[in-house]
Amino acid sequence: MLIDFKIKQNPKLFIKDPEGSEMGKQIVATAIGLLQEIGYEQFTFKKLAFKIPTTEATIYRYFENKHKLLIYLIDIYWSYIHFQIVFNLNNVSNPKEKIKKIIDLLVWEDNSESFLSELDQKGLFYIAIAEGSKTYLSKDVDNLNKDAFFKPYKDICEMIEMVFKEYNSNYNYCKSLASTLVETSHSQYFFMHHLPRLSDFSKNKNPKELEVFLENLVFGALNN
Amino acid sequence: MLIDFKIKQNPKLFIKDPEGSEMGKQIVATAIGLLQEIGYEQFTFKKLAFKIPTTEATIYRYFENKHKLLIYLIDIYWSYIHFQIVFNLNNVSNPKEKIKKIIDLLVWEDNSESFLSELDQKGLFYIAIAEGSKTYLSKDVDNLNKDAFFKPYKDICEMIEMVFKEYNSNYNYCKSLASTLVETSHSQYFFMHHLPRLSDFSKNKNPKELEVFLENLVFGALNN
DNA sequence: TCTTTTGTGATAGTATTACTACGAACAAAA
DNA sequence: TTTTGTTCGTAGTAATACTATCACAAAAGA
Repeated sequence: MLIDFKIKQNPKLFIKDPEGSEMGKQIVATAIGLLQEIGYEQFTFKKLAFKIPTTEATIYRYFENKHKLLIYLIDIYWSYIHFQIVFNLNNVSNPKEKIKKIIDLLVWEDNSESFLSELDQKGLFYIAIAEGSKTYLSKDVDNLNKDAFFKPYKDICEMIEMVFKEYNSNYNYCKSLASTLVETSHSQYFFMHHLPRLSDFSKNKNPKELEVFLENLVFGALNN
Repeated sequence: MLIDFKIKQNPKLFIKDPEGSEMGKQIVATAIGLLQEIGYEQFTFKKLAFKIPTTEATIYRYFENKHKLLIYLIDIYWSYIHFQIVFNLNNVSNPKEKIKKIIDLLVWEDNSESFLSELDQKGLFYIAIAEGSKTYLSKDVDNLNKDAFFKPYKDICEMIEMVFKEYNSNYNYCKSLASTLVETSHSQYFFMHHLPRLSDFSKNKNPKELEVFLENLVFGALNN
C-alpha cells in the first residue's frame, strides 16, 4: 500500500508551500537526501540548490533558512509516526499491547507498511535521530514554540501520555515518561551506532533488544 | 570551600593549552558567559574576541573552532560532575542511597559545595543542558570519538553503570539505563522550562519533583 | 651586552555562508 | 493586445570561518 500521504503543515514554517509546486517537492525530497548525507552543520542552501539543480534564491523563496526547513522535515516525521501509531493501534484495546506497539513503531528501522516513499522514510528516520533535537535546542526555542512549530512532537507525546494514563491512572509522571520514551528511543539508537559504550545493544545493533529495554523501562515505571 | 579545581583535558581539544596563560583562561571564562547568553548558533569567535577584548586570531591560536571549544567546556562539566559524585559517594555504602545521591547531583541547580566559581558552575550547567548533545550530534561523531573527546561523558556513565550493577547484578541494561538517566535529567530539565507540555514539573519547576520521577524510573527498571 | 630564539597577540587578508534586491520569462486574465 | 501575477534566476551585500604574515617582548645563549 502506498498512498499519497500529505500532512497539513504549519504555514508559518515556509514562505511558499513546497507542496504547491514541482520545485517545492524537489526541494524537500532533495533536502532529505542531502541532510542525511552531510548532516545539518554542513548543509547549505547553496549545496542543495546545486543538487536539485536550481539556485539558492529559489530555495529562499520557499524556506526562510535551513533551521525552518529542518523543523518542517521533523514535523513531517512526527506527524507520520503519529499517523502510523494511530493506524496500528486501531484494533488494539489492551493498554499493555498498545504500549508495546508504540515502542515497536518508535524504534522502527524497516517498516513494511509505509505511506511515504522508502527513500523519504529512511532519510527522515535518520534525520530525526541525528538532527531532531537541534530543532528545539536553540536560544529561539520560546519564540518557535509560540508559533506552534513543535506541535507534532507534542501531539505524539500527548497521545502516548494518554495510553500510559489508560494503563495506570495513578501514575503521576505520564507526560515526562512519554517524552522520555520518545527521546530515549532515539538517543539509544544513536548511541548504539556511534558511542557504543553508552548502550548495551552496540554489539548486535538489534533494534529488538532496544525495544525490550524500553518496555522494561516503561512498565517498570508504570507498575511501581 | 573553594579550591582550584583543575582537570587535565585531552590535549587534542586545543591548539594551545588555555590553562597555560591569562589570555587562555579569559577565553574560557568569557566563552562560558557568552555561550550562555547567546547560544551556540549565534556564538562566534569574533563576538567572543570583542568581549574579552582581544582579536579573533588570538582565539584561533587556542581553539581550532567553536565546536572544539564547546567539547572542551562540556568535558570540563562532566569531569566536574564526576568528581562531585565520587566526592559525595565517599561515605555511602548502600547502593540505593548511592543512586539517590547520583540523581540529586545530576539535577543540581544550586550546589552548595562547589569547586568551581559560581559563574562558571551555573554557566556550565546551562550550557551542558542546552548545548551538550550538539557535541556528538554531528556527522563527525565517529572521528571525534576516536580522539576520545567524549571520554568524560562515558566515564560518568560507566561509573553510574557500576553502581546499578552493584544494586542489581542481574539487570542486563545497566549501560543504557545509565546513559538514559543522564540524558533524561537534562532533557526533562530543558522541557520543564521551555516545552512545558512535555514534562509534569513545568508548573512548579521544582527540581526535586524531577528527582522523584528519575528515582521512580531507575528503581522501576532495576527492580523489575 | 648583544644577538637569537621562542612565544604571544595583532593586522589584514580570503573563502564560504546567509541572505536580499531586482529583473526576466512566461502564462493567465482582462 | 495589454495587464497582472507567478516563478525563477542574476547579481549582488554582510557576516562568518579561517589563515598567512607581521610585530613585539621576554627568555636564552654567546
